[in-house]
Amino acid sequence: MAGRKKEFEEVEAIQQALNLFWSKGYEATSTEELLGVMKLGKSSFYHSFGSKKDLFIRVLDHLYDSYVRTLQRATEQSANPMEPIKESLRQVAKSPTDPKWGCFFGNTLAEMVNVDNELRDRAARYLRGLEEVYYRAIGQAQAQGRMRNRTDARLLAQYLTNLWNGLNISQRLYAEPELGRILDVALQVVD
Amino acid sequence: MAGRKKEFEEVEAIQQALNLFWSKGYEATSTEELLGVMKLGKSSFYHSFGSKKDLFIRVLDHLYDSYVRTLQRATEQSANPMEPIKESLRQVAKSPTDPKWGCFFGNTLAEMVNVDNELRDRAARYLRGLEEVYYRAIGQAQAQGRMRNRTDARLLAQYLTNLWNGLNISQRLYAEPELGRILDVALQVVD
DNA sequence: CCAATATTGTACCAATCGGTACACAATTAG
DNA sequence: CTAATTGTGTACCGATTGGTACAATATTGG
Repeated sequence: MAGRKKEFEEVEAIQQALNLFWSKGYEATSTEELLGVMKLGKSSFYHSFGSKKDLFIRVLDHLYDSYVRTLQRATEQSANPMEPIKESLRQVAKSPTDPKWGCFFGNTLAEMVNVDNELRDRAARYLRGLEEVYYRAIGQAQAQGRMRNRTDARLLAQYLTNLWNGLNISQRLYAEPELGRILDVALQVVD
Repeated sequence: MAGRKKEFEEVEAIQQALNLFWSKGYEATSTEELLGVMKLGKSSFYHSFGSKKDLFIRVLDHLYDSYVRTLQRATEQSANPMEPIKESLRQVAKSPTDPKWGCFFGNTLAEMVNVDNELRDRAARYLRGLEEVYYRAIGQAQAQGRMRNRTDARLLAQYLTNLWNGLNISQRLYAEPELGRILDVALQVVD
C-alpha cells in the first residue's frame, strides 16, 4: 500500500464529530465547524469521509459499536443482567453537570423523521438494537427468577426502550433529584 | 385604523407554518417553503411575522394555546379528570396512518438544546405547562379516591410527562398494537 | 378628496451552505 | 530512482440561506 500517511487519527476525528453532531444535531452542524473539531482540512475531510451525510452514518455506527455493544457485553457478563441496564438509565438521569444532549439515536430519529429516510431508519434500527439488549436481559432475569413481573419479555423490553426515550428528552427538562425519582417510579414495573 | 387589508388569514398561516415546522423541525424548514404553505409573499411574511424565529415563537404559543389549554379545560370539565389525559396519550399511541411527528415541544427541546436558548426555554416551559395539567388532574383524582396510587402528585405528574416524552419518540419506532400495549403497561402506575 | 397608514411585489443582498478541481507533498512497492 | 498511490492545501463553485429596500397598492379617518 503506497501513499502518504494520514495526519489525523480517524477514530478520534469521528469521536469529535460525534460530540458536535450530538450537541447540535445534523442540520445545525456545518462542515466548517466539523473541520474545526476534527482538526483536518476540507480536502482531507471529503477524501476520507465522502460527505457530511456519510460521516454522520459512520458516527452513528461508531456510537452503536461503542455504546450498545458495550452494554450488551456488560449484561452478558453480569450475574444479574438487569443491573447494567438500570445503571445505564441512572447514568442518564444523573448527568451531573455535563451536557444534556439526550440519546443520539433518539435525537436523530426525531430530527430526520421527515427529512432523511436513510438516517432515520438507521437511528431506528440502532434503537431497536438497544431494545434487543433489554429483551435478552429481561428474558434471562425472568428465567433466573430475578424478576417478579412475568409480562412478556418483548413488551417489557419495549417499555424500557420507551422509558429510555422519555428520559433522554426529560433530561433537558428535569434535573436531579427529580429525574432519579421519576426513574425509580418507572423502574418499579420491571422489579 | 387605516391601511390595506391582509390578503391572508393570520391564524391559518400560523397553522400551516406549524405543520411544516412540526414535520421538518426548525433548521430544515426554509423560509421559501414557509411562504409556500402559508400562501403569502416574502414581503408580507417579514412584515407580519418579523423573522423565521419570531414566527416559530408564535407557532409554539399557538400550539400551547390550542392543545395544552384545551386539554386543561377537558380535565376540568370531566367527571374523571384523568380520562382526557389517558385519552390524549392513547391518541399519540394510535396515530392511525397519519404523520408521526411526535410532540412539537419535545422536538423543539431536543433540536434547540445547544442551538437556541430562547426557543429551548420556551419549549421546556410549555412542557412544564403540560406537567401542570397532569398535576392538577392527579391531585383531583387522588382526592376523589379515583386513584389507587398515593404517590406524591407532583412526582406522578412528572412520570406522566416523561411517559409523554417517551411515547412521542417511540411513536416513530413502534406502531399499533405494540405502542398501545407499552402505554397500558406504563399507565398501570397511575391506576 | 386626501393624507396617513398598512400591506404587497419585485428586485436585490451578503453570508453561508455543502462540495469540487487541481496542483503539490509524502509514502511505498518494484 | 521511479512510478503508482494516497493524503493535503488552496482556491474556487453554484445554490441556497435568512433578510432588506423601495416603490406600488389598498384602505380608512378626517
